Amino acid sequence: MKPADISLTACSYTHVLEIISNKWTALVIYSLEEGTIRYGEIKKRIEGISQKMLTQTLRQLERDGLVTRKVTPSVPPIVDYTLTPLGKTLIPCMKMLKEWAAEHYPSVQQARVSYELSEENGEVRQLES
Amino acid sequence: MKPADISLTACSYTHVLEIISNKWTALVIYSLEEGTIRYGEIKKRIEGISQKMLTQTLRQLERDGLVTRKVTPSVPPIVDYTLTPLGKTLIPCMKMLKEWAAEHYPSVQQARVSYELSEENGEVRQLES
DNA sequence: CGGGATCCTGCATGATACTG
DNA sequence: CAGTATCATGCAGGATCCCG
Repeated sequence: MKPADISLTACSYTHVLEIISNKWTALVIYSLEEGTIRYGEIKKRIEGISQKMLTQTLRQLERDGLVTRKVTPSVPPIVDYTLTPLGKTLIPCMKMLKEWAAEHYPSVQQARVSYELSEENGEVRQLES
Repeated sequence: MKPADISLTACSYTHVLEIISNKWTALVIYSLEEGTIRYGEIKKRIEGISQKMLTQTLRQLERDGLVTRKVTPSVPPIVDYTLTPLGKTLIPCMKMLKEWAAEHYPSVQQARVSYELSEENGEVRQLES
């Protein structure tokens, strides 16, 4: 019985989601978990990502201090990306999300199927006195 | 040195984010943490949410088996929402995200400020041999 | 009170072409 | 190789009005 007090901009949940809830961010971090890799390597690892989205995602992560970008000015150029110490603190969180999904996502899928089924039928039947 | 193997649709990270990464979902779950409350109560608690978005978010959560909707057909009607056991399994995850934000989000904000500052100046200076 | 139905808008994402 | 630039688009999200 609290007062009205959950603010979008103030809530911590929102702050994390603001960082990792983009379509590709989580996958990019995932690809960097094991250490430093090159731009092209990331792109090869993540199925279906475009250059634009990969670059954009990496820039955001760099800007947020979660990833380090190292340019070796050769021809052709080499660009390596690494998780910063701050970035690495996200790993346990991601692992937890991963475990939750592994454990409970099947239930969610099942619930969705049931939901659609009950929609096709009469659906609203509770307490039809 | 793995092969190309991170798929958006197959990755567990994505599955959780698919559920909680909407603008309001996390806040709605948060408002339900303490137990059953009514539609109007949720709306009062979450600053700035519209009826449409609240209803839509609750429907998704219901469809995913995370929330129970109980209608008491009186005039005016009473509708209560409760986290299901499955929904409650999300709480520890959310708490972890919350803690991460509390601990590390200030660093992210700081990184953003630094990033903008270095943009205003010369920015690309690394190894300008 | 607790919605449903509609219309509108911006931003996230994507496809394509070019470059140092 | 590792991008930048431009253009196109679809859907999340918001505003508004109506209803049992």
